[in-house]
Amino acid sequence: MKNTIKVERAKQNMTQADLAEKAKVSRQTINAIELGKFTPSTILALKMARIFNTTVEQIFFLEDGDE
Amino acid sequence: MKNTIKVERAKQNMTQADLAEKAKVSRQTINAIELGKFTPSTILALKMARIFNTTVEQIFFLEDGDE
DNA sequence: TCTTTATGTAAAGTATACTTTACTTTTGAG
DNA sequence: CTCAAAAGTAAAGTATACTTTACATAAAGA
Repeated sequence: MKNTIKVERAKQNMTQADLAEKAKVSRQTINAIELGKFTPSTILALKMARIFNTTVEQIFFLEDGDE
Repeated sequence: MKNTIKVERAKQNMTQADLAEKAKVSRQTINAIELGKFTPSTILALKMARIFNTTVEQIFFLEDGDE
């Protein structure tokens, strides 16, 4: 799965730490998700979408390899 | 988190087993998610949205308790 | 250069998503 | 009522999301 978290953060001028705080997860969790190291829960995806004033589908994209 | 999976399945006249097969997870996984026993991954949420021709936000809803 | 801020990374531990097998209960058609 | 399909449940195991602590690196400004 791909994501546009970095871009959305840039739009809002927000650091990984800022986003982590707003979403109530650790900064490392945001970093890992942003780098595609793992897939967030749907709760976290929904929270990010809400924080960025957008939708889950505009942040996260299925790829061919996604089982 | 709440969800409307049962309703979406009904619209498409689809059993839990049907949905499980399309999403490539077990039937028990669908059952547990539908009953709110756990939160799916974002990949699974995106797949369900795609299967139901709708969006993640129309299937899954954050609640007050959601950390 | 020195310092600060943001990002990346790593390892160990905990919580939880998901699987498999198998059984029970509910529901609806006939 | 009966039978079959659908849904619910449970337990044990595996995979992975997420935390905490800690350190490394890069960029930018004083």
